[in-house]
Amino acid sequence: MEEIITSIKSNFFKAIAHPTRVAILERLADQEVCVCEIIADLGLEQSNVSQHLAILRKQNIITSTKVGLQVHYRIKYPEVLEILKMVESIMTQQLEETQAAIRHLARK
Amino acid sequence: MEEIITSIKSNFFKAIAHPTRVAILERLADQEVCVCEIIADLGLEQSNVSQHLAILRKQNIITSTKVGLQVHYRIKYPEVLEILKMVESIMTQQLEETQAAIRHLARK
DNA sequence: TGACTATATTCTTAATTACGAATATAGTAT
DNA sequence: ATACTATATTCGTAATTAAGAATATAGTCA
Repeated sequence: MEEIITSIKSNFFKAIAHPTRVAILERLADQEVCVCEIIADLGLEQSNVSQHLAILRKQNIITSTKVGLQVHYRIKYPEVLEILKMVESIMTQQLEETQAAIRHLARK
Repeated sequence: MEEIITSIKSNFFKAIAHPTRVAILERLADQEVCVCEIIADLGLEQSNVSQHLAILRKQNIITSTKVGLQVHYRIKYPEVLEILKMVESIMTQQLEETQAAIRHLARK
């Protein structure tokens, strides 16, 4: 039972554990965005972007609405963005540690 | 440049995107824990646990201290736990949506 | 209707990741 | 030293994931 839950949680992380998907989520951060814009901004193949969007959609992290010919995507849960912010915070701390270690070495 | 950063971020998610590693992090949530306990509690192969710990260590998410023959691990950044809590919150919301959808269907 | 546009899906191949088995290492105790 | 214990590492194989190319679909406009 517990294993099922950790497995569901890890599926969420798997869904966002790809540079392109992180970039897509950050692009969607503040507003609903057209697929065409994502393709243009990230400079990627259409089919590739579509596949990554499908993975995020399947995990129910984003939803889409049709607007004429276009499809607009948006993030469903604000927590997703908070998670991204926290990762940035961790990265900053890790960077500071590394810098401190370098300074420490340089002093010798 | 931006790509490097998203790629670093996604590496963090990759590191925790595995049921066993989520379970390990949850086990480490409140205190420092011996590897032997992790193995016993999760009921996994020693080498498997060790490999998963190595991945989390490499990403600088956990640190270890030797205590006699044992090695104790702990989480380096409290944000990691907050991220796990947020994922739970997202999962709860997703579950509620699913239940609402089922109720909606049943009503017809 | 037929042509067109935006997006999605399928297929194939290459790359990455996972896991058990075997082995190595480092510390402790005798 | 030798034996033992806890953990780490390496290796080979199986499974999963990624990406481009080709194709399909669905909606729009003439």
